[in-house]
Amino acid sequence: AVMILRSRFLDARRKRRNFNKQATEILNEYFYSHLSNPYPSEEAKEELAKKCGITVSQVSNWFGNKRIRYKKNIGKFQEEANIYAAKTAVTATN
Amino acid sequence: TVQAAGVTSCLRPSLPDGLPWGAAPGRARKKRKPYTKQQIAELENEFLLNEFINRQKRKELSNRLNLSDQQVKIWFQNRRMKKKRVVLREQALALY
DNA sequence: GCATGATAAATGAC
DNA sequence: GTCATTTATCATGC
Repeated sequence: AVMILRSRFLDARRKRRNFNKQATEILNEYFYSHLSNPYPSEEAKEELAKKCGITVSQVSNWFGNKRIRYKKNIGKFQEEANIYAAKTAVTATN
Repeated sequence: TVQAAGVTSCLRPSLPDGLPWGAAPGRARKKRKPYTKQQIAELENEFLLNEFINRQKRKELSNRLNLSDQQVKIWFQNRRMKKKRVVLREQALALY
């Protein structure tokens, strides 16, 4: 009985917060600029985590969810893909 | 820093036919099926006794819980990973 | 009511 | 064995 209460306290799902817009921007920029291989290295994860103000595990979670949900319904993310693709294309030309 | 000409034309959002990264699994993956509370309760109970289970107990436990021998093995592996995850979180939390 | 982040089964690399 | 994943499910935000 006590165990179940403590386990629920340790379950982060019960206190999840959405990431701020800036963090999501950074993650999406990386994802769509590496769409052919959206698997950031451990070093890249640490850098993303630092820039986003989240943990490395949260970065891994985000990419895991993003990959599966993107693959499952590419059409739904098409508009978003074009936005970030254009954004990174601009930076690439400069 | 801003607008570059003819950007939209040279993009690569296509992915026309095949999936890029997660393409071809040979056989279909077994669908994930959550265990019952009783199954988890007994598994957790055994995990308290020893985090590493031997073949003997694994077999009798899988028999009793109506799970395959490998399912029990995998459960203990995942459970050890979960423990590590929780410990690291508590440590990070303890820094403040 | 779905979007989103985290967790629970299941696979595979090493 | 660990450990980064994939996938479905859970719990919450809004």
